[in-house]
Amino acid sequence: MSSLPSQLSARVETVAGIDPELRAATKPQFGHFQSNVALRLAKSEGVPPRQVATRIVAELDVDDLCEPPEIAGPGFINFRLKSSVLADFVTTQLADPAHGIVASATPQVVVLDYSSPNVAKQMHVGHLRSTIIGDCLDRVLSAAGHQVIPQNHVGDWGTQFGMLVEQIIETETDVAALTLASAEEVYQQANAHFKSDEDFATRARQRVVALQSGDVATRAIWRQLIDISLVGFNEAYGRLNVRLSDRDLAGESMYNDDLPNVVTDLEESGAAVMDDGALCVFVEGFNSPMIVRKRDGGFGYSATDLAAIRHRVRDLHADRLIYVVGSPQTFHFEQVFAVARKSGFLPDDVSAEHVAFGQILGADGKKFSTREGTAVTLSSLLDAAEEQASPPIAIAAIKYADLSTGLNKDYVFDIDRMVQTSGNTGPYLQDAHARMAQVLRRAEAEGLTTQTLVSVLDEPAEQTLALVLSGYGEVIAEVAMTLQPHKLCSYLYDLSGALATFYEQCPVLKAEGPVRDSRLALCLATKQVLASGLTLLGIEALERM
RNA sequence: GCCCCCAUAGCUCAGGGGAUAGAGCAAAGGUUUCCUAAACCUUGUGUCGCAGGUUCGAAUCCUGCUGGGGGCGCCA
Repeated sequence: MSSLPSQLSARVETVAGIDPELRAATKPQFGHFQSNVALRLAKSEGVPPRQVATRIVAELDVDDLCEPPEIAGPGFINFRLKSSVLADFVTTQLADPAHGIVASATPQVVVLDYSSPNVAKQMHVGHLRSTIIGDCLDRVLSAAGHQVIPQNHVGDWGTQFGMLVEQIIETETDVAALTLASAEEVYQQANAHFKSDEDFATRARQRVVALQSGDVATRAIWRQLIDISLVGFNEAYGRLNVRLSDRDLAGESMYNDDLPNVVTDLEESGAAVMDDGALCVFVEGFNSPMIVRKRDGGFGYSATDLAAIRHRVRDLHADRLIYVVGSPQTFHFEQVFAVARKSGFLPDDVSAEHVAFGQILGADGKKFSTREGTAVTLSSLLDAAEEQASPPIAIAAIKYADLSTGLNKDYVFDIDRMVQTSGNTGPYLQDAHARMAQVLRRAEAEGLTTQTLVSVLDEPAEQTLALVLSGYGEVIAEVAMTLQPHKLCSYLYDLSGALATFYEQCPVLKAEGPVRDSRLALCLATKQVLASGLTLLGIEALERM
């Protein structure tokens, strides 16, 4: 079912000739939707805006959808939907298993790269954002009808494993007995050892070569480090109610054997050249080259990312590549995408987007650092939150605090703010849902049958609630396109606000006859949309608080 | 040196050409014989960083500044 504003918009466009840029009305007295189309046409037509508006309104045929449009201010056209139209729409929405979400007419294969923690390091607050945002996008894109292939690009390869394995061997550490937390301690020791002891550093570098060449003993320790790390990661995913699992793993090491092939492709196409001993790709517009292979023969992470793109396009048949990675990597991804285009790994009909998010900063406004031990681990954050509320509510608080803000800004990590339960928060939305559940439980206890028909919308609060409900499908489509979860948060908060007013002004169970039935149906529709939206945010919709 | 992001109420943030710039928090007051008070209602708050420009119209677009953060060939 196409949305009400899009139906209306199409009607206006046939008369006006241009997109009316229909917007939600900024004030209740301006109706439900407003258009500035007359203002924009006035100049080219050489006629005063209000006169243009008058002509458009006269020619417009929207009687079946709206009350007679009104011309206001300098020449705005204001539209108010008929309450019967809204009622019918919400009735249809109530019966729709998708609650008004419209599956995309052009479903895509979306490869979604997110979370990507590093092996032998605990997840810290910095990984929270990628994991939560990625999980939300996974859910939203799937709901919008796309086939999402999550890729957890875990950091399981690279030079740090040389010193890590070397440290384990030299200290005769029992790897099997390590947990993710204790493995991280070994990592920190190895890092310090690497800096302070030149001989150790040399042995660590040799160990990298051993790892890459497939030395059995080295690989065995490396593999064990991965396994204990995965236990820790999965525990965190479980607590966060994130859908990632082992089948989504696509770590850096997966591309290792493919790197020489990528290099061959790059060399044969002439994209890559040797410069100062390193294999580089120079791309116009970038003041530094992308290093594919380092002077010492090792591959940089750009090579891995190129191999990943090639794999995702060629083998996974992606139409859209999405990377949920922090904004410090912006330059890197611009360059990788440019190189991938240039070298043919990334065809023009496959889009590639970096969903860049701001960093989480410490209370001092500075970046957290794992090395200096100032990072708050993800598990300690969850522990702290769960001291203040039960797990589903604590998780809701944390996720919503993160998702409800625009992606591009850094934010200061403030646990007290994150676990707030009043105002524009996750728990508030859960509460709104639980209150609807309560009303419906009471209705059932009183022997009232489930209502499926929204028939009466006489009260302004009823109309407003129905209007907001009817906009759900559009919001989901917008988030699927723009990849901005905070718009879904804003929507659900608006919906809860409309619900609060309705709940205050319109008795449900104390009403009678068709009014009560209609309000019960409205409650059920609201509950369903809240539940759907919360689920897409990765937040549990609770029946009781 | 070059590039990117950010600057809106006391605080945290929405709004990204269109009507009188909005929320939450904090502050003050009120609401419970009434469908859950993790709720609801009321009250006050602005040099939209600064200066030009484009436009009928700029918080929004352009240019230049200022301030903060990030990035820029061998860490990933």
